[in-house]
Amino acid sequence: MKEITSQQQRVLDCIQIYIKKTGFPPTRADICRELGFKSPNSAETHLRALEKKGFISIESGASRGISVINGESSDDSNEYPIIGLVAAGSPTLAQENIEKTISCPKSFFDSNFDYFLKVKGLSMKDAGIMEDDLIAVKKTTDVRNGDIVIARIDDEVTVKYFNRKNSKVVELEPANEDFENIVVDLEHEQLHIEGKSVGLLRRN
Amino acid sequence: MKEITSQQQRVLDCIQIYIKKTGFPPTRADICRELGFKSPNSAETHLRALEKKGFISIESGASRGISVINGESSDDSNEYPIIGLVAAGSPTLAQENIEKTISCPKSFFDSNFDYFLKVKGLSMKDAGIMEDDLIAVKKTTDVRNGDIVIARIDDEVTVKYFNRKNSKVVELEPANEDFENIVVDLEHEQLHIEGKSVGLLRRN
DNA sequence: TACTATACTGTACATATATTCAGTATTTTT
DNA sequence: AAAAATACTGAATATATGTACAGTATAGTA
Repeated sequence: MKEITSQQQRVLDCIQIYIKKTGFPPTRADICRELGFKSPNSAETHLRALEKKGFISIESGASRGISVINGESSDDSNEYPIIGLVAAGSPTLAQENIEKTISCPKSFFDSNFDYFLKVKGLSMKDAGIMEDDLIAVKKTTDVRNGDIVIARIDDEVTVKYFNRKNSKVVELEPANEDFENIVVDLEHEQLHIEGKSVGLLRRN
Repeated sequence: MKEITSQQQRVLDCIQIYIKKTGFPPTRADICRELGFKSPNSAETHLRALEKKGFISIESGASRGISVINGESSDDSNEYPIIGLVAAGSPTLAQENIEKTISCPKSFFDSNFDYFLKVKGLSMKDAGIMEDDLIAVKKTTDVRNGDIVIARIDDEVTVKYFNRKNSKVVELEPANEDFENIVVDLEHEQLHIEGKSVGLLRRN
């Protein structure tokens, strides 16, 4: 991304403001009107310069075919699915498991995440995770002791603290004294880590 | 906003997807190509129907002059300030109290809200509100028993359950057995309700 | 010093595009 | 039963728009 000149910045600003105001990009003539140019070629040359420097892209031949690169106005947010934590069955992204989706900025939580998991039960209540809370889940198997993980044993999915005792034993620890630790002997049981919690969302 | 037909919904979806993909709205011909129509007038009539029903607006004569009304693609999100819950001092929106801001969709929580309050202490831990959690606060004095409110007594700000005992007494109840209820005698003390919690956000 | 980039005006033109008109057919509303 | 809305095809056209070409001028670069 090369340096931008002050006039080119004015044109770029003009385009972004125009899109914000009208919902679609300006024509060369529109830019001239906004910035006081008297020839459409003034806008054209600035656009070509902006394209060359990577600030915008221009669809050849298309009218108003300008799109701003890295324009935060365009797409900072994303649709994330909400997946119900059913007692049996893994939280897959299959259509039938998606209750609905939430529009949410990509960088909403410190780490990127993949979906929201709707919590059932109170086994993590001392960690501040209550019934119907939405946990932001990052799909990963790279988890450390103390992480809140979404784990699956057979077809049972659960949210617990992760605690690796040794190379053969992992303990899944609830945050509620009414619940017992789940001791997983990796030699005899399959433990699948779906991901870990990177945030939480509660809607009263 | 009248009812939308399934075909009109397809066209509306097509427009929004096109904008998301290219950065500018489609032409009549583009819509035909996407949806398999053979005449530009097919798109035209659908567009006019969508305009009549208030889903889009069309700038007459302008090419690609379609803008989606309430299109969340454009500007559904807002910057919300994070305010620290300092032990003494009310959580005002004064610049010096704003730690930073978060971009967040307007309709993220069920009710509209005004700012995020960063929680100090564990007095509400049994309600799943932990240290450094962000409470979405709606500024209102219309609170009911059982609501989680942000209350100020003198210059002390606190988050508690609201419980009106009678016309003269309000109890502010923590969700932690290590803390005592705060009994406010309205005849002798000033109780100011800053707002109530409509949601919670936690970032690990 | 020639060269390239910037920053314009002004004219011209092919074509991309909106938009109208003429039909056909089905469904819904009055 | 008539009217209006929906859902299209197909053709025609005025104009909105991108884009090339011809200039002028200034500033920095090789």
